[in-house]
Amino acid sequence: MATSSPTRQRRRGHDPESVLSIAVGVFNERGYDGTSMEDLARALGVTKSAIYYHVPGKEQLLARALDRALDGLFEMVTDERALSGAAIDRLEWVVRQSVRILVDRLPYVTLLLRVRGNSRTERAALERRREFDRFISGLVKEAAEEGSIRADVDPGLVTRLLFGSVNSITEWYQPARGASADALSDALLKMTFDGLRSGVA
Amino acid sequence: MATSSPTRQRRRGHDPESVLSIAVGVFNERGYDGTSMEDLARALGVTKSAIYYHVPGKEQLLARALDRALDGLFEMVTDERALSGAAIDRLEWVVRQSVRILVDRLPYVTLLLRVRGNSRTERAALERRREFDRFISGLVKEAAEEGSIRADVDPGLVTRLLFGSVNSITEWYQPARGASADALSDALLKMTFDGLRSGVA
DNA sequence: TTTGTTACCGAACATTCGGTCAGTTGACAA
DNA sequence: TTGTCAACTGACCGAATGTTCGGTAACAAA
Repeated sequence: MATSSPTRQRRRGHDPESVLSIAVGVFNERGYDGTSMEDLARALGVTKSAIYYHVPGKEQLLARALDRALDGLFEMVTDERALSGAAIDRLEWVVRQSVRILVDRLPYVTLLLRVRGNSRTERAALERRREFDRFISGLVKEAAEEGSIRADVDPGLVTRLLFGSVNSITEWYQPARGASADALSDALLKMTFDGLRSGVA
Repeated sequence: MATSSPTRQRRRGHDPESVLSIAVGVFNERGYDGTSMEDLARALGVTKSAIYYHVPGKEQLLARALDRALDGLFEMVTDERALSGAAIDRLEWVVRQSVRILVDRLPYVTLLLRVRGNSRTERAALERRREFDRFISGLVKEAAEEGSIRADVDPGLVTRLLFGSVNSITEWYQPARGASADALSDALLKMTFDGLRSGVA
């Protein structure tokens, strides 16, 4: 697994991929704007200028990271299981998948959820994200119209609160010690679909 | 170069309070690290140096804003209603109050929830916030132990998901056009305590 | 009129920023 | 042994950063 390659032996050093994944880690620790190229260089164990050998610059690093998150989300909402069937079942599937993508691509989604729109790159990502949000919003509305979810709460509000809970996972989830994506979505769906209150009290 | 000589009609003067509230607004738009003193000056309608007449500097501005959020939260968890009675009722009260504080002090709490720990000021705020989180966590655990909330979900997970939903309010709530704090907590508690699913489907 | 205070401006400060570029290194092929 | 080239260094650039400071317009009290 380490040395049995038919092609040339592995060269030490970085490539665009390793630079990206380490950079995104630092972005999430210190915030994108709070991260200098010097910070990245330190984390990579090279000098600032070496970074420019692998990637065109700081903003491109951000753009690639955000695309990774957004591509995952859009793959999901174009899946058949998000498009046909009872709205409540589609919603449940989308919640489960969202949690899975969030866990699988944790650092990238984390970065996406913190974008504020300070550059063209960020504004473009925000626009794609809003498109995703609109899909979810529509789904909740359909579930309300088909009578699957309670009628005494505004669907728009429910969407935001529900996915607020989903998205909060990026704030505290630790892949190493945390639960699995399935365990997370189980707990989340139990709470939001069936409620926390036990019949006892 | 459009503007001419500066001896125009004098603006209304600022004070530390007006500087703080406007600054926090900009911090939330662009992120603290993404905001320059030049940005603040523009929003205030004065030059950079005028800001230093009212406040000691950028980081003090942040510190004062974070204290405003944290003071509200700690006022709540020292209230009698958070300390005595059935855990499930205390939890419900704390959720309602959290939403209220979040709405009342929206910009300050928003800023608090985005702090990442890049400076001593930020780390101090994070530590106070963790103390608050520990209180909430304990409350959920008590509610689980008294049998008021379902036993098939981990209380730690529930805490995070529940308050993930609460805290998400800062991401989308608009005081002008949005619902009241009561309407928000009603919807939130219906969803998380009783569940979204309607009996129909 | 003089003096003082308040609220600000404009220029400058040292530092840090993202980014460029000529050159060095070292592993490998020939 | 020499040449190639991916990967990198170190010196450097102009612009932007947070902050300081000397000055000053406007007004009020004396």
